[in-house]
Amino acid sequence: MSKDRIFDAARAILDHEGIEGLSVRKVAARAGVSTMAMYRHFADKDALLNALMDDGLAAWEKVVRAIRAEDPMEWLEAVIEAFLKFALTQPHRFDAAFFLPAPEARRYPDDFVAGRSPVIAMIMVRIDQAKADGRLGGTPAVDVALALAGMAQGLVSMQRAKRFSSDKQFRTLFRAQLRHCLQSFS
Amino acid sequence: MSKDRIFDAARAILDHEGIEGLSVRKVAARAGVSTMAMYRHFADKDALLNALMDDGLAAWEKVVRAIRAEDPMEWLEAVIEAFLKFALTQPHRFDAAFFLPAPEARRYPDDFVAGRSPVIAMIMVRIDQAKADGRLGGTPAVDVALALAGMAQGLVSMQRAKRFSSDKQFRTLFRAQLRHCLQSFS
DNA sequence: GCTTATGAGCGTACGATGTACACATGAGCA
DNA sequence: TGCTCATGTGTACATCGTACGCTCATAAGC
Repeated sequence: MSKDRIFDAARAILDHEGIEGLSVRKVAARAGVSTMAMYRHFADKDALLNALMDDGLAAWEKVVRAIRAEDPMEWLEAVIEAFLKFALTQPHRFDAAFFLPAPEARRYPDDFVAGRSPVIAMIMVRIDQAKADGRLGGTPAVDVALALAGMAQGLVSMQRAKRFSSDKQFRTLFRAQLRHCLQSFS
Repeated sequence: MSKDRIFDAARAILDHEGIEGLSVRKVAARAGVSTMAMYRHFADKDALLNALMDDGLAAWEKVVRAIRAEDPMEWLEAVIEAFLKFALTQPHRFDAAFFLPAPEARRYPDDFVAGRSPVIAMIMVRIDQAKADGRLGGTPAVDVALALAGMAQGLVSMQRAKRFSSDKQFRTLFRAQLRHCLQSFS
């Protein structure tokens, strides 16, 4: 379908030029279609961006599902490492997934748990496993998950705002901070 | 000077309409000056935004300097509370200060310490005081400061991306997480 | 005093952007 | 044959950042 062609073009442009560089005209040209054709399939540019956000989150979920570590703590550390890799190797798709404003429909209605993404659910399962093994303390899994997600997002956000001088420095600090954050709950 | 008039107009528009709503034309109109007059005083729009970032950071520094708590741990908690208040009551100025990309000149050259903002320096002094009192463990002050800053920035970034359903929920989670983060170093 | 250089401001114009609107085309069905 | 509906097009408009060249007042150098 032509909707797919338009979306694929958008994703290609996102990957190469980032959210800033993505214009409706460029997407249409790349899809070999008129500028206004996009509006037949997406309400407006924001709707297209939301689709890219979904796509980015799906890609992230796939990455997490591919992690094979048995031990829950090892699994959690692998997720941290995967998040770092995702942010550094696919920065634009990462931006779309984690920094774009979420549409009303996918806000968290009551608290951080409800309506949460599958990835957070998986993380909470592993946290509970680790707690059952006595490797993590009594803090509710939600709070641990939020701490990890918050710290990770914060450091990446700082890196995006050019608050570090190099990727190498960022990588080192990210690993150290996340590791400490996780261990602070044990 | 007319540079000040232009800058004041920019700050007023930032406060009312946010970074998205700030256009050169609007600024000029508000300053009662032609559109191109801005370019006599700022190289381009980014230079104006950088000036707004400086202004926001200066405002934040002033807030922190006004904190009067004697006890270092109380002082640190007051900073956390002030950060939350700043983010919620002056969201656009906060955006300019903490989410705008920093120009090359003010990146952190070697590590997170060097070239750091006065506020981080003040925070590190208090952390060291708390360590001297035996209220915080042996983790270097830089790492503690980065943890606090990272967690705070991450949670605010999530709230900006509409990841929470209400300010109230955000406020509660923010306080709990930051408090835990600080205590995890003691 | 006269000339000239400098700095501030202005008006116009260009290309890019998001998108409203009216229209064309063609497939499925009555 | 005529109707509806989904899909796509082309034109047009407002808004954006900003390049370019002009005016004009003030200050410096002779």
